[in-house]
Amino acid sequence: MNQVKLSPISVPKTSEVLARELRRQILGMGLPTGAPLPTERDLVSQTGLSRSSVREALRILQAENLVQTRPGRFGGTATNRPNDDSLGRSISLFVHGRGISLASVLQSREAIEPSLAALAAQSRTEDEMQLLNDMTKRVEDAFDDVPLFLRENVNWHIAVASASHNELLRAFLTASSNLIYKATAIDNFSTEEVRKLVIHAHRRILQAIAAQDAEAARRRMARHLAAVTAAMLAFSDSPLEIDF
Amino acid sequence: MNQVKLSPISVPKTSEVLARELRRQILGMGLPTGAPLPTERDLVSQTGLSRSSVREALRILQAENLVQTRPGRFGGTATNRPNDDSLGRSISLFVHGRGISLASVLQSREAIEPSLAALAAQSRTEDEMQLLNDMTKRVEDAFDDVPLFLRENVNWHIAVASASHNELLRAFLTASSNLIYKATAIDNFSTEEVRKLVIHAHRRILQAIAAQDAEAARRRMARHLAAVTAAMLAFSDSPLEIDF
DNA sequence: GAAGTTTAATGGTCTGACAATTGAATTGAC
DNA sequence: GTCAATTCAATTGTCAGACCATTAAACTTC
Repeated sequence: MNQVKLSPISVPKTSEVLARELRRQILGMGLPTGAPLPTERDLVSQTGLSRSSVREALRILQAENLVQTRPGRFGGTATNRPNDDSLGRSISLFVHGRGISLASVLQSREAIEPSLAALAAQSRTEDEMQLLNDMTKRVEDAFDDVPLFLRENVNWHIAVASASHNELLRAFLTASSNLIYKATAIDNFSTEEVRKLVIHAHRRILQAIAAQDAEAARRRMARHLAAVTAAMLAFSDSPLEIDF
Repeated sequence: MNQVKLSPISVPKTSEVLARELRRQILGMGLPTGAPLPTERDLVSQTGLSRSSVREALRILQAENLVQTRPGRFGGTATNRPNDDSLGRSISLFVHGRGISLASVLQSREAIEPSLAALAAQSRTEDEMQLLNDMTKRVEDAFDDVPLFLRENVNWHIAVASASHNELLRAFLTASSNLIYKATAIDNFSTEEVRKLVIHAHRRILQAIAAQDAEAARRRMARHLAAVTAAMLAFSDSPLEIDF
């Protein structure tokens, strides 16, 4: 008699099976944001599972930012599109969980943001150019308020990234910038001289983007970041702070 | 009488409060990977919460890849460091959830990988150089087996990224490469001519990394990616496929 | 018609039980 | 003694059912 042969059988948890199935349906049939899912009790009766399992499945999807849940009548669970924050959260966990240094995050920003500036020069619209001018002015107006200056500076960089029309790179840069901001807002290295240089660099970069000169924008952004990075690292290289 | 004034009070869910507290402790006191957490029932007695709440909190941390759980005696929950896969998963969800095009992912890769090649040229060790040579050979050996060729090609790019000694950029590039691989492995655009060019480009890039010539490595990687990207886009621009 | 109240549906939490899983501890055959 | 099979205990996984908290529509009252 031949033996019955079996390959190892994995026994996935029911909640994960349900989560996967829901995820498949949500991502597969591109449901519009806010499309309602069945209520927990409906899912229970449809799947034959217990409410705990259903709830744990929903919790997984919630952690993935694929759904959002509101209590109360006419509440319930609705689909949701992952946004910059969801990715930013994950990147933040990766950085803190692995003890990645500020220097590495600064290096990452130096690696990608010049390209973003180049793409922005290529793809920017007139509206975005207007926004960039506004943002630049906001940074300059905050010259004497250092904390505000630093916040507006982050917004400026994000605005440049947005003008690139590349959502993935923008999300990555936003996350990096926020991490850097949180690490440097505490011990503010930003002397008056540094701020003057920042403003000058911003103007020059903006000129290149306005002129749609991609290579100039790339080059100037690279120089700007190199200078800022050097100033930051000279001031402090610490493991990144945590704020959970 | 003065009225009692109150600002809006948010009522966070208990499971999220517990998840946040556990996360804070896990990340805060840099626990080594595999450090055991209390058992579910211990957490119940320590916190005074119900087991459902405790379990949902653990489920959240599990979705964030901060803990891992095994059933059975001497099982339990243990800490875990986020890895390339955790970030890759999140990036994949972001890309699929937002319907980001293959073109955008290719553009992202073009934005970061030249910098990775430059960093690799700066920071590579001798061991990594040896590994890169091996990887290059593996790609060449797979010339006649297109599916294998494509897989080995991905590994080659990841190896270059690893030599950069920047974990964050490496994780991001790994995720991008995997997405591109999955999108292009189906309709294999990779003609014999394309494969020849790929091999030639790899060799040239490797020479630059071996010579620790960062700018040459950057330039050659940029040219390589531009060529490959053009070939891929000429062949098919589709929304990315899903595999959940 | 506007303000306040009721109400019903929904997610949030709790309790307690049992099933499934796992690896150590025990037992038994030789 | 040694190795294989069995037992056992601790842990997570799942289930069932109840009640609480929240919310916005529906209703009532003025």
